Amino acid sequence: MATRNPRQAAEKRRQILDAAVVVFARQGFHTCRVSDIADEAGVAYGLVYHYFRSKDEVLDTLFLERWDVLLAAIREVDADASLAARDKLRAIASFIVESYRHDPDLMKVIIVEVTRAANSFGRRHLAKIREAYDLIAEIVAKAQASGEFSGAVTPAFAALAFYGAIEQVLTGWIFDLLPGAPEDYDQAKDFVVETICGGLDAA
Amino acid sequence: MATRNPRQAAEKRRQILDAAVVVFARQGFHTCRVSDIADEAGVAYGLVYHYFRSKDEVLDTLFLERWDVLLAAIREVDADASLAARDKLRAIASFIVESYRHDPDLMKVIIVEVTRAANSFGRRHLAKIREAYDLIAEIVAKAQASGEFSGAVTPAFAALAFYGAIEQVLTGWIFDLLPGAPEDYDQAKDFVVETICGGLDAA
Amino acid sequence: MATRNPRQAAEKRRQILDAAVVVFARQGFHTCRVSDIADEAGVAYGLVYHYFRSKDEVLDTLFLERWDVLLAAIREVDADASLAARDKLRAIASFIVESYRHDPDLMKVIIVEVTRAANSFGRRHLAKIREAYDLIAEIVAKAQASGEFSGAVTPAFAALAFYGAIEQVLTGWIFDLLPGAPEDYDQAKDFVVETICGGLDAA
Amino acid sequence: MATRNPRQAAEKRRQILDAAVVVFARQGFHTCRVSDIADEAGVAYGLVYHYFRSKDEVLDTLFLERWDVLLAAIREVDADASLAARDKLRAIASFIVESYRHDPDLMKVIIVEVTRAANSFGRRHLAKIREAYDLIAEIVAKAQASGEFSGAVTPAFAALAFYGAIEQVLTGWIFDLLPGAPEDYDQAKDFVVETICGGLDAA
DNA sequence: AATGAATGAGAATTCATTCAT
DNA sequence: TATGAATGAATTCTCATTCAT
Repeated sequence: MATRNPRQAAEKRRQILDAAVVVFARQGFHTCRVSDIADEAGVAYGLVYHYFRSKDEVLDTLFLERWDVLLAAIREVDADASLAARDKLRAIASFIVESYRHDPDLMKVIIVEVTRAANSFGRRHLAKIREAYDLIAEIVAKAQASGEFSGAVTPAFAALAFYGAIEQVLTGWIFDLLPGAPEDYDQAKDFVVETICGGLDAA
Repeated sequence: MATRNPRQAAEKRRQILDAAVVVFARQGFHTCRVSDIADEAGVAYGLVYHYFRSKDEVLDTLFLERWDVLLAAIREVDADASLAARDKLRAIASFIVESYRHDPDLMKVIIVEVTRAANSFGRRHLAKIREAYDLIAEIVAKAQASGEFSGAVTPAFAALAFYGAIEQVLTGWIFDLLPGAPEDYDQAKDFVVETICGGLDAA
Repeated sequence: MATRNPRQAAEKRRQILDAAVVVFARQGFHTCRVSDIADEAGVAYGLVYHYFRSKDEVLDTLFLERWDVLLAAIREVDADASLAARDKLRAIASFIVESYRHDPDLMKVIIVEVTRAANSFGRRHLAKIREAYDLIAEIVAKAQASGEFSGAVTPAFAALAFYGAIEQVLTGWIFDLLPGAPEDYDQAKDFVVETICGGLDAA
Repeated sequence: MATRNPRQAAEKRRQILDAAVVVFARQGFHTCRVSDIADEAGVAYGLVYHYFRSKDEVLDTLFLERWDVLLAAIREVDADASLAARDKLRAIASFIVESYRHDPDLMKVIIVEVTRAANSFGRRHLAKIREAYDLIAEIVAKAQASGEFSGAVTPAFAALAFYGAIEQVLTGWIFDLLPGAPEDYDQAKDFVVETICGGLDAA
């Protein structure tokens, strides 16, 4: 009967992706069934397989969509020659925190089900995740070369520490280990940079 | 022959736990079958269920055994009044890194299958994991009170950043994102403390 | 080919129920596997779980379907004001015996696996089974009030004795303790009523 | 250490049987584990296998012990030439009811787990159970020959109806379908005979 | 594009029984 | 006699995926 134009089809696909975010965030990837996603999206579950090859591919899609945005953001920050390294790191931290503030479910899914899921999706997307570390390491490396950062630690190490600190803070919010009021989000951006760049030591 | 006195019975239990470490590290918790553990341990299938209520309980046991050792170590470090906060954090970093050096499979299992597995075992053991964060936060809080650390970030935040940085580094080793040669282990201890306490900024 | 419209889908469900009757009657509920039912029905294993939540639910469904028919029949008999109590009991005995004659496997399953299975399904369906006793007791009570039956025994007791006698006779047929030729079925209806209403005593 | 004389050994065996009655009555045969019996008896569960070949044999033993007593009682009643058939049936009903009054758990186990368990133990002990029916049928047959009972129903049928009525009443007590106060026990004896011999019809 | 009936592989768990001590 | 560690067979149920309509 009702034939759909390409645009409407794309909307259905998006509906499914959006529903998946809700369901994955609420129940976890492994605990939910494909039919839970379909129910949330208000479609028959066969339709999920019309748009995606598998349940995995739904999560892969969510991750890649968002991670590519993150990588682009990092690249853009890095390309801005006017910024000091410290400001670049702050901009990255800010982007990640704002991503969480804007769509906590999506970030929860990406962190919990992918980047921290070392044995499943985390492993599959290792190369992609590593791209982010490498971009950050590059920022550190250049700052060490210019003398802005000390050379006490390797760039790769610094990048892991920086990203690990942010991810842990987001995990803290996700699991209520850390207060997550609106003002805490802004504070967190400063805290990450303060800790990683300035250090805990008294001046 | 299979002997069956109490002392040797306890050894069988240990055998199963040790085999589980090997199997979980190699195949992952969800990917392995209980029979894989039994085979690796060289015991019958059912014996796993004689000593443990479920496959989950095997991992729970491994985690709790080791995590309690970690908590004890942190408490002991904290109790040493002769140490500066920075040295306390270094001692903790050192303990974790040495744990990994001594038994990488066990630490891999604990990190990959528990502390980073936010949706399954990580959630179940959240309170236990949090104990570690709280102990570290306490060290930071006291150092801020004494003026050793600046008060720029909250202790809870600092604890998460510190732990997150270490865990990320270990994850880097586990997945070959970071060189894991013997000398890198010792260097890592310094790097973590240098980054978190000293900061990346040039002096 | 396997067709999949709603009407034929309902047929598959029926196929599974019918196959379950055959398999439960032949092997017993606990001794058969779900795959035996699927094989007998000529459907895939999982389809049983598409239509029923569990193996138990298959038997529950068979029992409830049939028992509700029995209850309706008893109610209908009781509602017929033209019948004497003795004729009502005869009609009930007749209905049960005809049920057995018409589908001995189904009645075998219901009696052996449910109404006599006091510790499992019998217990679960106690309330439903009791409804039948209560309806019969009601018939007896009214007959006692009208003077058709003596008041020597309580209605509840009489109902149990009546039902117990019939069930025991069916059990006798099921296990070849009693001759079960076609003519025996009709005779049994008279015998039950004769025994319970007329008594064994010589007139 | 402590060696046991034959008498003490027999006591352990009895302890296990008594414990089995308690456990089977409480949990049901299939739902309990051998270790539950051992726990109740206060012995290691290996000891159950010292005295009995299997879990089944424990129940078989309980049933056969008690059923042989019942058969002996029926035979003794039948042998008493001074009793009318009606009194013989009353004596049998009385014996069964008193058995229940004296040890309700044991009778519950025998009825629920054996005589009504048509697909398992009931089938295995069919011949033994049938002996009781046959003895009762013999009493009826002789009473019909002597003119005490009418010949309207076959002895085999009458025996099933009589036994079925009693068993159903006991089942009613076991599952609280029928009031089971002390006075009800004595009344039940009369009721069974009144129903089966006298009939429900008003005189 | 959309539906949902049909498929079937896969794994944890239970527990009666054995047997070394 | 007595113990309880050790064995391993056996079966339910889940759910991602396919595909006829």
